Amino acid sequence: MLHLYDTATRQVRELELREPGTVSIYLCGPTVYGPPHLGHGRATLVYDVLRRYLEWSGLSVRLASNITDIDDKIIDRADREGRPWQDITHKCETVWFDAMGKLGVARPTDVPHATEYVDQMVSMIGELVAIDRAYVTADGVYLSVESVADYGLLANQNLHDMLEGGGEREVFGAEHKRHPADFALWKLSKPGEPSWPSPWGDGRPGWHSECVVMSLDLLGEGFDLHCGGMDLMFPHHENERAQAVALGKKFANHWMHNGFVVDTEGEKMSKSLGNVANLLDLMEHYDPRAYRMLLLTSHYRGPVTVTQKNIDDSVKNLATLDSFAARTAGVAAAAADADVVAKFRERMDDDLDTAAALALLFDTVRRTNIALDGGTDAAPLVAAVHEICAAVGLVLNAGGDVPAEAAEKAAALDAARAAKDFAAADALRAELQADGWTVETTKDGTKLRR
RNA sequence: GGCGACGUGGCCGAGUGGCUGAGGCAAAGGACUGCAAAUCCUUCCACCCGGGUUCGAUCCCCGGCGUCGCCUCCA
Repeated sequence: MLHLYDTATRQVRELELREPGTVSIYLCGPTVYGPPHLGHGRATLVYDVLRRYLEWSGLSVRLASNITDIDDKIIDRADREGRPWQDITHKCETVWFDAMGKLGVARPTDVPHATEYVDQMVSMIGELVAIDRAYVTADGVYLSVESVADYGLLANQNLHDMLEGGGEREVFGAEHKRHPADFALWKLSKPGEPSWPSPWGDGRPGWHSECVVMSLDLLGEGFDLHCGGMDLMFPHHENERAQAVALGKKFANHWMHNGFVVDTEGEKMSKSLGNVANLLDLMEHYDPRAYRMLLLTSHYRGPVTVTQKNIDDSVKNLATLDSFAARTAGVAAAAADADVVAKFRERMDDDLDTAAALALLFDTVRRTNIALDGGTDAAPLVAAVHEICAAVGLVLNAGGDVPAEAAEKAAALDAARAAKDFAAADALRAELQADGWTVETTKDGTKLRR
C-alpha cells in the first residue's frame, strides 16, 4: 500500500483508508482570476499522477477539487476592468479546464464552487459563533485560534513563535481582532461588492471557510487525504483544519503538499514577484506531455526548475517512448512482466518515487528493445511498459494514422531503395521530414510517425 | 526572530553506512544501415567545507558557508 509523507506527523506513513477500496481526496483548486501558471500545472499534475496510480492499483478514487469563484482578487480585477466578476470567473474556469485537459489531467470527480456553498458556510460559521469559537467584529466574523489546542500543527510552529519576528507585516483587521492570528470566516461587504446575506450582515465567506465546508460536505469527516501546494500549508490548510477541530469534527487523516516551481535562481514563482511563467505559453510551444515527463523525473516534494533545457530533455525522453510505442504497436497483448510491475509498485508506494519509477521504465524499454532485436518474446515487457505509462498518465504516441499521400511517398521510398536509386530515396525522405514526419527506414519498410 | 528545505558529474536529477553512486540529456567511439533514423554496446563517473561517531560516511551527529521557502496574496 502507498506510503506518503504526512505533513501533520512529519513522517512517511501508510495512507490509511477510511473505507477499504476507496480513497477520498480533497485538493485545493484555483482561485479563478487569471490564467494558470506553471505552479498550478505542477500541482494538478502531481495529484493526477497520484490519482491515476491509485486507480491503476485498483482503488476507487473520489477526488474533490474546488473552484474558488469569490475572492478579493476576483473583485479587484472586476473593478479594474469594469466587468461583472462572474464574467471573469466563468472565463477563467473554462481556460483552466481546457489547460488541464491538454495536460492530460483528468477532471476531478467533484468540482464544487465556493459560491454554491455560501449557505452552508454561513451555517458553519454560525455554529462556531454559537459555541464561542468565533466572534463578530465590526468588519466580519473571526475564528479564535487560541481556542484550538493544536493550532500550528501543520505549520509546525506554535502560536507564540509564529508571531515572533516575521518582518514588518500588516495584520489585517488588527483593530478588531482578539489575537493577531485570528482569521476571517466572514467578511462584511462594502457597497457595490458581491455579497450574500448572513446573520452578521451581507458579506462573503473567507477563503479558509470555503474549503473546509466543501471538503466535509462532499467527502465527510475523517476523509483520507488533503493536498495542495506547500504554500497552502500555512495558513490555508492550518486554518481549514482549525475550523473543523473547533467544531469537534475529524478532518483529513493525511496531509500531502507538493513543492514549488522555481526560477533558474531557485526562487519560487510567485504572483507577487511577477516572474510567473504561464502554463498556456508552455503548452503552446511544447508537447504538453513534456511537463508531466519533467515532473515525473523529480520528487513531488522537491523544487522543480522549468527551463528550456529541461523541457527539451523531456521532449527527447518522450520521443524515445513514442518510438518504442511505434515499434511495439504490433506486439500481441500479454500479461505484464510481474517482476517489473512489482518493482514499479514498490517505488511508487515509497512516497511516490516517480524518478525511480521512470528509471525502471527506461530500463524496461531498453530490455524490451534488446529482446526484440534478439527475436525473443518481448510481449510481457511491452505490456509492463504500457502498464507503467498508464499508471502515471503518460500517453504514448505510436504514430497514428498516416494519410494516403504520405503512405504513397513511403512506398515510393521503399521502391527506390529496392532499386538502389538512393538519390530518389533520399529526396523522398527529405520531403517527408519537411512535412514533419519522423522517418525510420527499416528492413520491414519505411515507418512514419509524428 | 521562529519553523523548514536544499547543496551529487558538462546539464537535469535519484539514492545508499562499505566492491559507493539510478535514470535521462549532452559528448566521444563502436555495431547495424547504401546513408540516415531507430536500436544496442562501450566510454566519459560527481556526492559544498570543517570537525565528530565508526573498522569504514556522500549518506548519521555537530559546526560553518551558500541558496531557497513559510511565518495571514499564492499550487
